[in-house]
Amino acid sequence: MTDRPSPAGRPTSTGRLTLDRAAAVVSARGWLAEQPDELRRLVLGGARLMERLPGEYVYAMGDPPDGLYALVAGRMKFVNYHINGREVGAWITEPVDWFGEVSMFDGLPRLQSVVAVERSTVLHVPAGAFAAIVAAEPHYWRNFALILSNHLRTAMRFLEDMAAAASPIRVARILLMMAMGDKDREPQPGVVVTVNQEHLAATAGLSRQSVNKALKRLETEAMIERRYGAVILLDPARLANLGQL
Amino acid sequence: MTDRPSPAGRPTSTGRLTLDRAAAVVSARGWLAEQPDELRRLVLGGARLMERLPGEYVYAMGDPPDGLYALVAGRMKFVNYHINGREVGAWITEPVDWFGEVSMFDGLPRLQSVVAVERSTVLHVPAGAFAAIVAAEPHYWRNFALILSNHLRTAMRFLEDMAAAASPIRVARILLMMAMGDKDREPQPGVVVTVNQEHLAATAGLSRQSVNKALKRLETEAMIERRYGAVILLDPARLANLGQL
DNA sequence: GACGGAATGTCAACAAGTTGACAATGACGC
DNA sequence: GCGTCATTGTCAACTTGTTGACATTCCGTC
Repeated sequence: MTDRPSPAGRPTSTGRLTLDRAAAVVSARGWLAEQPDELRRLVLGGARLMERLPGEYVYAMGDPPDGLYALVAGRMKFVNYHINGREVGAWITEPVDWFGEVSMFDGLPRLQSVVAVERSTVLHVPAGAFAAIVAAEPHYWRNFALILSNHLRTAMRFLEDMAAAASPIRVARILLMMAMGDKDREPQPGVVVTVNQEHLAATAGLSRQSVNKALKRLETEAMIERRYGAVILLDPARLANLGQL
Repeated sequence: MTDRPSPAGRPTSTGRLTLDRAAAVVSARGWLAEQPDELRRLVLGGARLMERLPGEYVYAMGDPPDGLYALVAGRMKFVNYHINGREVGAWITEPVDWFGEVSMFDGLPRLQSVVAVERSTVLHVPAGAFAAIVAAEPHYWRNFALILSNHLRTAMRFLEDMAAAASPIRVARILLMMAMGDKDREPQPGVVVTVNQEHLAATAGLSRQSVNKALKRLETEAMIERRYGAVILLDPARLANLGQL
């Protein structure tokens, strides 16, 4: 989640993106920005654009693998499961996030669903284009695997936080992880995390009311500020140190 | 965890394994068993054996990447964090499990510690040997990435289960995942999962007492049998359906 | 077959999160 | 500016898990 200064919840883009514009975005940030020029050219050469309105799916759990994706604009939600109608493990990302890579390696069906939260633009590298790239230059498997290892590291950090912390700490960790995205460094004070309390609750495995109470406590200690549909991180350093004994 | 009929807690092997014997084990089961002969030959050619006594580390969080490992005999525990002295996210595996692959892709420090629970034998593919293999045959990056994607899928399934289920369900899911290992199919009735309640508690993010109560409930419903240092899964099918509404 | 340490069983007081309900507030379209 | 819907704030009763303490059982060893 980036440091948009705008009021929370407003869509980032009003018009459509062109493929050129999208290519510029994914070349500037995220995984592809750090890849060799040659690979960037190959990936973008095979890519095409997709639009998704709120609630529309990119793919659903159980679908066969059909390629690799990058979120260019908007926000996406990854949903693992529904337990008695309640979303579990819902994770929200913002641009530029690459996803859908697991199935490209093992060829197995999608293990989660990806659905747009707001109007979003997605770059799609079809399975055929992907296969052509790694067939021609097998060492690019390694570059693609970097997406995998980043996601695994994120998942493990998340696991640590979920397993044993009290509710304000859980909420604080999730806010931080959402603010960091795939970057490693601590976010700037004042970062706006665009997520409502219900989504936070689903991610943290808590009730909405508990999330509310936790946020209130974090606010009284001047670590965050609550907004409608968003949270502002005032003191990321202190948030990060919360559970350190 | 496999279906050893022996009483719980007894070490699998008494004497030392030879490299040949270990090579046979990892060629028969787990990731390497499904790789091409050529890759199997390369991996085993660069490998060496290590012994670890209970409590000894294979590597620790923060260590630089030094290669790829396979658990050949014994049991290992993966530990993510300690929160006020309590182990969190502890995960126990049995042979044949390959691990330590994440750092081989991104070159970053280890993000968890691996420690022996009982006397164990580990196969080590040093970073140099690994690098030589993928330098000579870059398409093998893909084969190694399969270890990654398997671990990511396991982590995500685990995440789902941890986020929102009541204690007996959490315990049931963890028992099932431990029983399945990296296999996909449901375990046979009667499988012995060798894990004590304290480890289960750390894995589930619950207290030992709560795990005890959960196990008692599962036992009264004839889904499991409690043993000293182990749990027997009597009805895996019913265990798996517990939280399905 | 007795001993000692590890693992398990059990309990009561306590802490924390959930549920269901309802009021208050913010955002956005008309 | 008004109305409507989504989101947030708040509460009391309830359920669940934790903590700390202690007794019991099991296993391997001497």
